[in-house]
Amino acid sequence: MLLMDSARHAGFSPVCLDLSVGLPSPTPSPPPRRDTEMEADAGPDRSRVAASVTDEKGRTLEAQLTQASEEIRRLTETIAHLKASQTARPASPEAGKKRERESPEPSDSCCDGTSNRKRAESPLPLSDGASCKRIKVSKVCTRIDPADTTLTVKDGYQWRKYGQKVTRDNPSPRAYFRCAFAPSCPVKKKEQVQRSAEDSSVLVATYEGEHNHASPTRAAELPTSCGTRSGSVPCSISINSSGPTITLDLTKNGGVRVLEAAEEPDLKKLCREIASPEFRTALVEQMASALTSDTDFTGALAAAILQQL
DNA sequence: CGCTTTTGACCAGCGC
DNA sequence: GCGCTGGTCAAAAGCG
Repeated sequence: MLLMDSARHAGFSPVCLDLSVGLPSPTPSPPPRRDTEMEADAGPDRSRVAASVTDEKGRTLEAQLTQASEEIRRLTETIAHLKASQTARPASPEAGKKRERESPEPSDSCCDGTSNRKRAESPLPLSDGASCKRIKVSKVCTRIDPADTTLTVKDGYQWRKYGQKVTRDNPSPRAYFRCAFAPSCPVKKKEQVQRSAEDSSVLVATYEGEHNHASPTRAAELPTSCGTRSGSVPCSISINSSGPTITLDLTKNGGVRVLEAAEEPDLKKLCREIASPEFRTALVEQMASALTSDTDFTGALAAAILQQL
């Protein structure tokens, strides 16, 4: 989880909700009973009526959430099947070469922005492959304002754009970034807008490698800048080796709450609010409605999974 | 003036 | 061998 990782690095604890979509156990959602517990203090009669209403509503929401989770799980299984059938096939030497190129063997010298020319001058010895760790590639889908043409996912790190290319399979240009701390930081990021005509609000970012430093801007930037992230929806989907995960960054504008710099001393109060049944109910309601009614979500999820193939 | 972004050019890999 | 494509470089332009 990029958001969480970077936040951890910065020693800041943003309010992020992590939902592991592919896990065997269903997504933990606060039981509707909490609503009744919450209402119980209001009064015996009123609370009973309210409890039955919220209980029913909670059950409906839970059912919707379960249904959405099931759908996601089926999609994940289908993708896994496809992936398994692909890897089961004997790979031709050419295919092997292509794969090697598409997921290059990791090396600080080949992912810190050095050119192809330089790589050709000092090719990696094949025998050295064992000493090279496999590069960590993760993909993140983020919804942005369709009018936003900057093609950047604001993840707290400083990225320097070094190229842009229009690719064949996508009318939208693909932007290439490297960490502003390069070459000391090996991370690269590729970005492309998926299906610009239909889902221009979905940005798919591919990260190669891991930052070897704390986020330079996160700690200082997060409290103030999140208010300026116009149009960004505080929800991102990332797929990595541990499986697909949804991150809900509640610190971003447009989330349930925006954490302002002046409010930092009230962090405990904020945590209490987040832990409260009201907050959980609102969160579940928001998530359930978003999951079930947002066609972009399923589209973005499918796109993200397909990208991983 | 220094840093960032843009964009045309170049290079390597792959398919035909 | 040639053309296509993706990835990167680097000079020029833009910006604060």
